[in-house]
Amino acid sequence: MEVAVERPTPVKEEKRADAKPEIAAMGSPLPIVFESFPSTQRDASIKQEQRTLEAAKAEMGEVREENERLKTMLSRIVSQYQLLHTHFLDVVKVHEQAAKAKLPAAPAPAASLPTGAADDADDLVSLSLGTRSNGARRKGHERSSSSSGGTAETTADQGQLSLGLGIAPGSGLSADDDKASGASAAPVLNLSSDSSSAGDAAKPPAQDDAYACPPAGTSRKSPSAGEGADDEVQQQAKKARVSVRVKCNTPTMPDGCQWRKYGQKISKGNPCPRAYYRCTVAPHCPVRKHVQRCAEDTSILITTYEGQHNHQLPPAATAMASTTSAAAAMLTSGSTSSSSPASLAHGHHLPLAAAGLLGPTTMVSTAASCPTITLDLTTPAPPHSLMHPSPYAAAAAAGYESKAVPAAWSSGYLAYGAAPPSYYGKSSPALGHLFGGGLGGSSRPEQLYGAQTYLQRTSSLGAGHGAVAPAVTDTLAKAITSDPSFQTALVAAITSIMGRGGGAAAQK
DNA sequence: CGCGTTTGACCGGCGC
DNA sequence: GCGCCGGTCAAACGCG
Repeated sequence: MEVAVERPTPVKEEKRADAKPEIAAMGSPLPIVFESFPSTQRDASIKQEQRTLEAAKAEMGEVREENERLKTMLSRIVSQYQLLHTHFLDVVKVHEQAAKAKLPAAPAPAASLPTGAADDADDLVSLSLGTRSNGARRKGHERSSSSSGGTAETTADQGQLSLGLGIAPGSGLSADDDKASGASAAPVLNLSSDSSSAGDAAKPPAQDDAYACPPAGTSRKSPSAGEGADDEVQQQAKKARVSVRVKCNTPTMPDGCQWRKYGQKISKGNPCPRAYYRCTVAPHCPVRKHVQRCAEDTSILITTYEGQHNHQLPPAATAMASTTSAAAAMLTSGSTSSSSPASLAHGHHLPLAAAGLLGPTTMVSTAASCPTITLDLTTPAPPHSLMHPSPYAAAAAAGYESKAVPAAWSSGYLAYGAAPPSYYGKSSPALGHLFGGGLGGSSRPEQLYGAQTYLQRTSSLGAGHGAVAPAVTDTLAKAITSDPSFQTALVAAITSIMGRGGGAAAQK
C-alpha cells in the first residue's frame, strides 16, 4: 500500500535528480564543444539547447508542482484518517462498554457493530488498494467463489470488508453480488494495484517498460495462481470481447497497434463484410479484432477486440488497450461472479452497470459464450453522467470524432495534457491502474502514473496516426471512471490506503 | 522478392 | 445427423 502511494514521488524525485546533472552537463561543455563551429551555427545550436533546457525546466516545474499537490493531499488525508480513526475507536469503546453492561461474561458483541463485525477495529473495514499481502486468503477465496483476481471480496467470516476496484487480467471490477453475505449492503469494490491475478510478488522482476503487460494467458508465470479457477478465468478473459462503435471513415480504427488482416467474411444480417485482423506487434500475440461497418449507418465502424496482448505496446496503443482492458475486466468480473447467464443478461451483476455507469452508450451482451461489452461512441450520453466536464478532453475526442462523442467520454479524470479537473485522476496510481491488465493494457501501479499522464501526454504529442487514437480511447477510459459511485468508492479506498501506508509515511 | 491482402476452402460449434 | 454460421487457414495475388 505504502508503496503504491509513495511511488509517484520517488519517481519524480528520481527524475529531478537525473535532470540536474543533465542540465549541468548541457550547460558547461557547450561552449567547448561548439568552439570549432562557425559563429552562426554555434548560435543556432546554443539556442536550440537553450530551448531544450527551458522545456526540461518547465517539465521539472510541472512535476514538482504535482509532487507538492500530492504531498498536500497526502497529509490532509492522513489527518482526516486519524480523526476518523479516533472517532471510530471511541464508538467501539462505547459499544464494548454497553455490551459489558448487558452481558458481563460475553465477549465484545462485534456482530452488533454497525459496519459488520470485527474484534479488531483496524480490521473491521479493510479498504485495500495495493499489494495483496494475504495471498493465501485471497487464493482460497477466489477458488471458492469462482471469481477472479480483482473481484470483490467480502470475507465476512473474518469480519473484513474489502473495498476495491481491482483489475487484473481476466478479472477486474466486480461485485460478488448476492454472495456478499451479511455485509452485502455495503458497496463492495476491490481497489487493487496488483495488476496480475497472482500478485506482483510472484512475478519475476518486472521489465522497466511501461507498456509491458502481464497477459492473463501467461499468468502461469505466477506459481501462486490458482490452477483450476484461473484456467476458467483465463478462458473467460480470452473470450471476453470489447466492441467499440465509432464514426470513422477509415477502413479501421487507428488504435496504435499493428494488425494483419487474415480473413474477411460476409456475416449474416449485415451486407458489409467483416474483416478479421490479428495483432502483429509480437509474433504470437493472441489479440484479434474484427472490424465491420454498421448495416444501418456505414459511417459507423464497429471494432471488436478479443484477447490479451502478450507484449509491450507502443505508446499510441496503450490507451485503447487500457480501455478495452478495463471494459473486458468489467465484463469478465461480472461473468465470473457465479451468476446465472440470465441474471447477467440484465447487466445488474456488473458493478458499473449497477452504479449507473453503463449508460445507453454501453451495452453488455452475455448471450453467447463470448460475452461482449459494447462501447458506443456514436450516441450522446445522459447529462447525469457529467461530473467534471473537461473541455480539453472533449476537444481531444472531437479531434477524432467530430460529430457525436458522448459527453460522458469527455468527463473523466484522465485528461492528460489538460489542467487536472480532478486531483485523483491525474495523480492516483489506483485510478490509472484500473486501466491496466485485462484485455490488453499495461499494468503495474508504478507504470500508471507515467502511462496515464506523462507517457500518454508525450505520446499524444507524437507524430503519426497514433497521436489520434489515444484521444478517443482515453475518452472511453474517462467514461468508465466518471461515475459518481466509482469516484466515491475510489476516494474511500485511497483514503484508506493513505491512512495505512500514508500514516507510516507521515511519520518518516 | 518480400510482405500484406484477398478469397475460397475448411473446421468446429450450435440449433433443429 | 445435417445444415448453418462464425472464424481461421493458406494459396494466390498485388504492390512497392
